[in-house]
Amino acid sequence: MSEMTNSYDINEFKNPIFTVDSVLFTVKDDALKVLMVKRANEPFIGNWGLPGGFVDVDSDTTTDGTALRKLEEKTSVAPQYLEQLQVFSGNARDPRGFSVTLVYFALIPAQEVSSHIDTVDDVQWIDIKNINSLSIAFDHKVIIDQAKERLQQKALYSMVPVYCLPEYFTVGQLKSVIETIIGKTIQRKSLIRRIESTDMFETIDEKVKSGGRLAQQYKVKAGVDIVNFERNLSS
Amino acid sequence: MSEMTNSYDINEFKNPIFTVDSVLFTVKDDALKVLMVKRANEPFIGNWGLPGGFVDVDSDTTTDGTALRKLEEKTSVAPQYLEQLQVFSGNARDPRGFSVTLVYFALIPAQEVSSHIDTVDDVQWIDIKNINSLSIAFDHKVIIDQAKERLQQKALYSMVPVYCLPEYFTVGQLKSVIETIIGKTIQRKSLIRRIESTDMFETIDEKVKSGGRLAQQYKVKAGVDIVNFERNLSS
DNA sequence: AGTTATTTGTGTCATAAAGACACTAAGTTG
DNA sequence: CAACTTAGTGTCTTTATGACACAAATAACT
Repeated sequence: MSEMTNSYDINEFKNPIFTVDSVLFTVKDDALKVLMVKRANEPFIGNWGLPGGFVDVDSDTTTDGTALRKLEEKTSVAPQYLEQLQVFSGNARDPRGFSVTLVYFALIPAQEVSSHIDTVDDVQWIDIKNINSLSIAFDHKVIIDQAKERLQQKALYSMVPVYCLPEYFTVGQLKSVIETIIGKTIQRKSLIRRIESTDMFETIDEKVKSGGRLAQQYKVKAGVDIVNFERNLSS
Repeated sequence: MSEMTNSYDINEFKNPIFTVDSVLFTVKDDALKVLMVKRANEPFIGNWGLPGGFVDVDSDTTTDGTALRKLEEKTSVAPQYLEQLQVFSGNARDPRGFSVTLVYFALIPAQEVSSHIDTVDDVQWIDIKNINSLSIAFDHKVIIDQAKERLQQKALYSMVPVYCLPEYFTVGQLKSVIETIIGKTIQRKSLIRRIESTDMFETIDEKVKSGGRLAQQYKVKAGVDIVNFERNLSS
């Protein structure tokens, strides 16, 4: 059973190295991008790695707090969406010994961070398609791949992709974001049916230009949870 | 970025307490049950807790290994199915300080362990319906609830419940297991359609008694992965 | 041996949500 | 004002599941 010692002694067990990392996605210029940080220290100095770090047991109340704190250090804002992806562990993934990394999966609208990112040169949005041609630290390439698959799955049965969009958005924008995430086109009609069948969104009175007919704007209702549909989009 | 120190020093950071626990389910006597262990030590001595413990960085190669090792200590066999559920963390869930628990979610056929469990009195299958009337350690009650919900969801869009059944099983048995997991009845016909549409199972020549007409037996094909369906059962 | 109850398995129509796609609406550009 | 573009609707098709009657095979009982 867990935590079974009478008095916990930090030296009684060789503790694994425990860190929290995040895969923060956005959609920008019709491409799916991940926030990566250029490593300033060993190991893997100079390589790109995921934003993250150690838990601060004095200031963090949970590991969610750790993930948020580390992301805010790099982007200056909190992501719109944050959930646990998975733990990656092993005695071979870090040269310093057995390590455990709790990885979060997060989404944010591109324009909420772009201005801040342009001012530093060790933080960057990397196009998911270019990941394989870069030097990536640890097993972060595998981690990003897992996160991408999760995101693609979620895009088929939920509305998570809205968290890559600004407060007000149109059906066309949402359709485009979903399509760049899953790499396929979807039916506009199907998307509209879903928007209307959930109770997640409210319509905005004022419409917006889009190159043709004015488009209806939507926003996510305050305090609503993400809705899961009973079946996947497929087209 | 993660793991950023030049030379890792165990004392440089106050490390959280890290443990691995498992929620091992089975279906027995038409009820969903969880394997619980009576705690022999503080904190929560005498309460029921989930099987688990610390990583042994010398013998475990990953946290999956930790989960399996701890489960085998209690059941003497490996579960049929094992996947990560979620990390539970915080500075309030363990009286000894900030703690992180990686929880696995596992399935096993009841008869594979029952004989072993009957010989000890600190390990027991607890009916999920009785959890609330027992003294449960830490936040394990919440954890079990999350695991139950995940299992119920998975039962709607995958065949995971087969891992609660012996090698050879019938449609009737699988239907019954699914129904006790999700707490609703399902259509036999829908289940058969799913069994036949995936390539997960093979039929066994010899049929088996069941109180009426002899029933076709199935088994999971060797080396196949779990299949996910595009939509949920609902009825 | 025959009747009844029980469980297994099939046939088939209804339902619900998505796909396909034409068509209309309302803007912009030249 | 014609041509183009994007937004939104109407509606028929497709697909997997739900519902449920019915047939098949076996046990139990008289």
